[in-house]
Amino acid sequence: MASHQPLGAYELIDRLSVRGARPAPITVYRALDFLREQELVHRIESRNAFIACVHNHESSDPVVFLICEKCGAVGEAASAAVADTIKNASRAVGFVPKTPVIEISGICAHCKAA
Amino acid sequence: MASHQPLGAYELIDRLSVRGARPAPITVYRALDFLREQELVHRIESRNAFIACVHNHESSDPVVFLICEKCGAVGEAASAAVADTIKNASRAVGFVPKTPVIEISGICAHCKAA
DNA sequence: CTATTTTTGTTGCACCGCAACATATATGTT
DNA sequence: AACATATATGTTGCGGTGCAACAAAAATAG
Repeated sequence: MASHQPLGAYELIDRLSVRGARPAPITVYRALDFLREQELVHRIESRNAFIACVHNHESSDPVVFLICEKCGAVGEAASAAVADTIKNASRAVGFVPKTPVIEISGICAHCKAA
Repeated sequence: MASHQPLGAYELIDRLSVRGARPAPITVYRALDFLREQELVHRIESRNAFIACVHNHESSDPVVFLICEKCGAVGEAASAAVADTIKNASRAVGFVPKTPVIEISGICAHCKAA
């Protein structure tokens, strides 16, 4: 795929279909579950869509998704600083954080230039 | 409502129905759109659900949602520090941030005690 | 009082996500 | 080899999500 556009589950089904034979939704969801466990795919919660991960996810730093409102592309930015401030803010109210979802809408560098 | 549990759109329809008369989904969605513009209601993206905002949203600091995996309650924590680090991280890659979505799953203080 | 805009309601549908069950394939045991 | 058990894959079906497109009603204007 190699696109930076997140794909909805049913768009995926379209792309995976061969000569009119479409995989059942559940098949695609099971594949996505697997790939997400391996952190090869992320889910963009605010879009109900999925995107291949380009990162070496060596560090388990949470990933910040940068979603362009214009072209729809999704970039990733890992940031320990973001992770730290979030941990602090949540612990300050007695909350034990596990999996953060950080998705920022805005304009990507490419679209800003144009 | 005054609950700290986010409600799905169709749960809302259930609660708003009187003597079997249910508002149409679009009616509820339009109401929610309005309330979200006023920032009286937030959408929890990772849950496809909505929650009344308790805050005085005087500052337009982005809100961090703390979602308890156990009891489902959603707390809010405003943090300028989080906002700053996120702005920095995104600007570092030439991205102009607009509306951040920050949702953290974890265990709330109340459930941790139990 | 009619014309135009704005709001509200009706119908319908595409997408999302998975439960529950059925079938097949692999693995293990005697 | 023959059977039992476990794991993976496919089939059917359904309820929640979200909105487009159109219709009707209400407000505002001329």
